[in-house]
Amino acid sequence: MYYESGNMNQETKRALAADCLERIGQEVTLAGWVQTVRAHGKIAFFDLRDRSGSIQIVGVSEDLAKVVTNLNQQDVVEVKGTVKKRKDAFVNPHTPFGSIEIAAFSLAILSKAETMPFDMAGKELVLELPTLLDHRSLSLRHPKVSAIFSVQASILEGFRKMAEKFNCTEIVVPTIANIATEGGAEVFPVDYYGHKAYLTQSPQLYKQMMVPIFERVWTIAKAYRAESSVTTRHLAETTQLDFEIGFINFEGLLDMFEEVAVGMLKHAENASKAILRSFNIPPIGFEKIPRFTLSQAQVIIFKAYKRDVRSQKDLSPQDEIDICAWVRKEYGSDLVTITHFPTKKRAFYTMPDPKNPEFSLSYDVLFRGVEILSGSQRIHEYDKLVAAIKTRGLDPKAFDMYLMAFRYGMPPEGGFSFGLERITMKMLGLPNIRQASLFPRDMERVDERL
RNA sequence: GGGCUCGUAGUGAAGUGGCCUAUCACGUCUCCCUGUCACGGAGAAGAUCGCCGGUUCGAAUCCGGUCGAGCCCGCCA
Repeated sequence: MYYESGNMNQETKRALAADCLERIGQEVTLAGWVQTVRAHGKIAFFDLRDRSGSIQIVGVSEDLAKVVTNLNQQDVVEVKGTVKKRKDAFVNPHTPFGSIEIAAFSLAILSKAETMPFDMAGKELVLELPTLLDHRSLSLRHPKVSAIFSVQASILEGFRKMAEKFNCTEIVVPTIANIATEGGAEVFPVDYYGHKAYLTQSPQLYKQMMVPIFERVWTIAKAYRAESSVTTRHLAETTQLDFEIGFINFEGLLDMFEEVAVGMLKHAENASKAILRSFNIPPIGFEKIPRFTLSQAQVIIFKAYKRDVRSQKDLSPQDEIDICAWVRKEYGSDLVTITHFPTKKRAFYTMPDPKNPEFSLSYDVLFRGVEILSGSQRIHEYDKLVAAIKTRGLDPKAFDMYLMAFRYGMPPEGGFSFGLERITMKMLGLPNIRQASLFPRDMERVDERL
């Protein structure tokens, strides 16, 4: 009864809620979780949730109605019954399988659930963030919560499709390294067999080393930042979607990542239409993505919002919100590319602009007010790279294996990296990035409050 | 690291010196209900108002401390 394929006959095969639309009049065996019970004495209904959705089960005999009435939310049950088309007056147009229901003739409890610590029945799961996260294994059972991760899966799928389109090879990189830092960020130290090691801040150095081997690589990697930072858009552990491309220049990179971003988001949006509608999210604006240098963006903010940020070395959170709102209004795009950040503000491997080395061939993509991608043309010449490392007060000896790749023939190259949780958050209009991570790690949380 | 705000039944909220013996909704329990779909109806249980101390005739409410939480700024390959 637990097999959905193979040589079993129809009666013993488990059907999913979504299968039933095409099996009207047939007997089926369903299995899943009790979502809500609506009992009326001699007739009782409940919604059964499986991975395809929820479907109404009706128990009409007095015995069955009694069994249904006594079900708890989240009990795991197996139902045998007949798929019935509902009479017109009983159709529920607000749910995907609302035109049918299962008239049960037997019901078995496979696993009993204790009383839930909160109410699962509503259309929304109304919980404070700490409650939501402290009960993650339960709160995720709510369709509105699990939907977030369906969308996340579709983003990942879209990203992989674009990696395939650009002929990139997937690589897997370590998250423990001997290099303490590649930029200004705080790192997590690890006691590594008595030696000091660190959790990586990005797959950056490893993916660059792979360019002379595969030319084009991609990876989905965990990145760790130990910043003393508590905001709605920062996590201590994030998921990065990375490309690194050989034989490419700055303009080529700009074209490529914009195509990847649009392709990925379009795929995710198409795959998640119903969910985005239930979150009241308007379609993503995909007009041609405008490109501005940091300085240009700062002038726009000054002119449009009367805030003078022209001497700043980066965009503040408010700047990001403002420039995105302006671009949306003027260009109809939810995405905007910002280039040429100060060289000093970027990691050592970022190539300075030959025309003005104070600024770099770097870029961020902002999506609905938040940075979701960052990248750059890299320094591919060994001597310049060593000099850049020294300028940052770092020791080239610690980068020996990395530098080796550059000493023995590194083509011009560059790459970029998306933040998965941030994309998820902005696609769904979530107020806090923690909602976009299954098990978020932040300053106070490793599954439970510390 | 700095600032602002908030801790009240299992959950989410109201109450901000006396009307509080603390209100509401959902959930839970008992009973009724053959068409509900966030079902409905009748009833019940469940809170020493985060903790410690103070002010006051009187504190959920004001003050101090403490613990916890949320948000903003800074920091942030």
